[in-house]
Amino acid sequence: MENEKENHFFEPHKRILIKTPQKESTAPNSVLAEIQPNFGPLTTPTKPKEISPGEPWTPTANLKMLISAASPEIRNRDQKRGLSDNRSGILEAKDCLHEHLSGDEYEKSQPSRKEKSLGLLCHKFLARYPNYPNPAVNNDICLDEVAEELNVERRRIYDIVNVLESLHMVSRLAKNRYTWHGRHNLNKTLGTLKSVGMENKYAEQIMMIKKKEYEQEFDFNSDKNEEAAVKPSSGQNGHSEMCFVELPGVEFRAASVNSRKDKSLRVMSQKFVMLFLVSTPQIVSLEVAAKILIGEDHVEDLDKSKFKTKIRRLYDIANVLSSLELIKKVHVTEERGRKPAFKWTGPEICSNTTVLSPITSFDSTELEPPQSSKEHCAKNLFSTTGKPNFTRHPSLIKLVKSIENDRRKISSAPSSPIKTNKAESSLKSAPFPSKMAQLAAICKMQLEEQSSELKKKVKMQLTRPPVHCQSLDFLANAEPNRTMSASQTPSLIQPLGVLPLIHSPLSSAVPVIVPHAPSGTSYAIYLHPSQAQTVTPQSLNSSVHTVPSTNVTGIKGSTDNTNSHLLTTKMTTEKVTSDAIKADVPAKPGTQVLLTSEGPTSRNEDREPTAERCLKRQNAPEDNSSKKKLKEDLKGLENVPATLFPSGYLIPLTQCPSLGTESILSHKENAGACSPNNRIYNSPITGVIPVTTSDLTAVNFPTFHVTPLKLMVSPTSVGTMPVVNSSSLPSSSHSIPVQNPSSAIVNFTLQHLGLISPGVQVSANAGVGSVPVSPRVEPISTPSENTGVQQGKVTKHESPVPGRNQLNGQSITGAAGQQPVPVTPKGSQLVTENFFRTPGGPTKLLASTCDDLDGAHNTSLGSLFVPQRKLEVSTDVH
DNA sequence: ACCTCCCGCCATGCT
DNA sequence: AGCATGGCGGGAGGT
Repeated sequence: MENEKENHFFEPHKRILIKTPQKESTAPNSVLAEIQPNFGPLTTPTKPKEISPGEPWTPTANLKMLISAASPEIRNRDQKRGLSDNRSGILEAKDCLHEHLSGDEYEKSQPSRKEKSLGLLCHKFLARYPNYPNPAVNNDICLDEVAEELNVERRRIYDIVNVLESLHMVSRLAKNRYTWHGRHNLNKTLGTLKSVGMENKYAEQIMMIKKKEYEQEFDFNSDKNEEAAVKPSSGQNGHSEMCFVELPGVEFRAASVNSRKDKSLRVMSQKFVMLFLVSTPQIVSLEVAAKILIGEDHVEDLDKSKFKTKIRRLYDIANVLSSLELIKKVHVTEERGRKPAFKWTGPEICSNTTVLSPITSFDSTELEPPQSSKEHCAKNLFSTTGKPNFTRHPSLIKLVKSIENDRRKISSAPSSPIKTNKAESSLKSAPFPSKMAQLAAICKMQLEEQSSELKKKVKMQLTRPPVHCQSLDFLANAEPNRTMSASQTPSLIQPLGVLPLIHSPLSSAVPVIVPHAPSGTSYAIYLHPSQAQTVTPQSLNSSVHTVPSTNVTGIKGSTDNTNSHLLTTKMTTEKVTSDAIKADVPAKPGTQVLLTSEGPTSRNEDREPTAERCLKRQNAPEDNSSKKKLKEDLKGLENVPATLFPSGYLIPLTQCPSLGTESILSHKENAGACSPNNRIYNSPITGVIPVTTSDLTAVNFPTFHVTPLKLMVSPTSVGTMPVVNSSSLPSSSHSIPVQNPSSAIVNFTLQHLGLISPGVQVSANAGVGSVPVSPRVEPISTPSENTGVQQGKVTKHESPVPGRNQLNGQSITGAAGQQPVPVTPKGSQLVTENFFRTPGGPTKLLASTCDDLDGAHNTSLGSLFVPQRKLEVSTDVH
């Protein structure tokens, strides 16, 4: 079902694997070329909302179809009604629609609410623009025009645009104008979001929440402490909420316009996406998402109304994301009952994963390169002005001015006719194919590499004790209990050691540059001043000053990442003492390595054994509490120099490759130099490689990282600023050692081929039910990935995420492949579970999902964590 | 009765 | 003041 859709998206031209041409293609692709023109007429007559029942128009039907495709629910409804389905029809979609639907449509056509749904509206909206617009062409979007054409109030358009903006699929030009970027930046954005999500420890938070729930259900009081700890984190998250993650290429153009708070919807959307990217099963229930987004799990009691409102918003966002085929609605059945949830059906993404080269290339063309980033920074700064603490660099100010001028120009500029754009875009699209092909090839390459790397990493981890700092990924794995793993994170940071650890919340506070090692893309997070202040204060100040460029490896640091990084040697020692504090971060790391792709899986145990784990110690439970502690610790750390940028703005940095090759490798991770990374991590020294600012700017990542990271920061500032290694973040995937690349590939292919079945209903049984504590390791849960794979995301999306896929594949094939790693007892279960199979078909997922979710927790250490629940995920599909 | 979530009031903030 | 944005929650359609 949806799977298909996804594929479509990718366009007509591009996709290779697309299994289902149907829906997606219909909308976007075919539509793209023709549609736009069509649209005009279509939209007008149709009037989405109203579409009078009587209306024979197929378009409506088409839309419905599309929507239904997007949202299972709708689909179901339609199906019931007897709509024809359409996936195939979809392709033809609009054109055909008339034909297909007419009968049903009548019935349906009635302007029922469904027809007015945001999801449908979003489909219509998306149909107007190509997934991969030609950058050269004018891709302006006039909100008024769109609203008119789609016959909806502007308010609705804002809802859509805000979400798209959060994914950098559009960017605001001026008042009523937005620029359409399509999916060129999507992978990059997702990679960034994943990194941020990991930094924020969303995975942990999710686990905590689940655990709590679980406990409540069972009345387990056992880990109350832990719970408490967890909550804090969540609370922190709330803070983090404030921030908005921007990418270098895409930023807010109209800063002034943007000023408004920090658009909760945009931020919510990003966070929501992060949850999917970070969580292993990649299935997120609205309830959990709402809690996390609210930032207070514990608080929920307090505000029911708030919770309800959050849920409403999440539905809004989910509808748009569904239209984008990034998620699909499913139901998770737990002991308590069935809860609405959404499953990620988008491309798998490696945190940081290097954005696909294609993307970058596009970006370069489309986006303004460095300047834009600068501008953004500037804007952000302004917007953030709240914080006096952060001063702007003169350079930034200049940039801002220039930006403003640009804006003015833009605003003044004659509106660009959307339609023309469309036409153009369609035309333009033509060129893409070649690019696409290239990208695809690249992707494959990357995937292979990644997969291999991952495998290696996994092996490494298993075999080797060495810790990787790696990415936050561990979060998923990490249980709250385990804190530990300071070593891991630290490694990268070590040099930086200085950086104070900041919890996610903290990190959020300050705008930080987060370098993803892997992705190579840097992103800036904008925080509210207030938040930033909170974070920055002490540590930052000191840090800022101190940081010599050389010393600092990465800037991200302000955020959790840095923290983790910080863990490095110094940290380790300190942390050890404080342990609890850092535990949060650290704990994960170890797991991460293993997990990366898989996440939580069982490996935990394995991991633990590793040196890292040892280092970590048993802080486990503390994570949550640790946050609080962390703050304190941070204070203590004040001494330590922080890498944070003085300004606090985020500037998109290029990655910090400068670091030794090792570091680079890590970054490249994508490519997969896992082993090296490990070493790097292991050896503080290497990890530390100091880079001069100049170096940083100059540095380009080799190969994969197409986009060289550039530091937007003014030179002066740069000097002070430490560069953070993104490498740390790189995501578990990277970290994971790949066993055999080839095998990984095979797995992939297998997965794609057999495993995936569209429209699958997944029922995850946590297996657990029985077990609260079971130490299982989770099997690799990368179900979501599987789906992605199936979808052929890889090809489509430029970024295939090997790791997960592999995992999936492994799981699928039999756990065997992956065994190496975690292999937990569950394996068998895993196998079944893992199959998420699919995206497309209505298959059911078995326990695996649940396990995964819980599984991480389940791990022996994790016993504390969430007891395994039974999760049944059922797609709406009928 | 509950799940979804549309609709539009009205606050916010720029022009 | 006027307009663009968008937060927010009542309440209705669907099931």
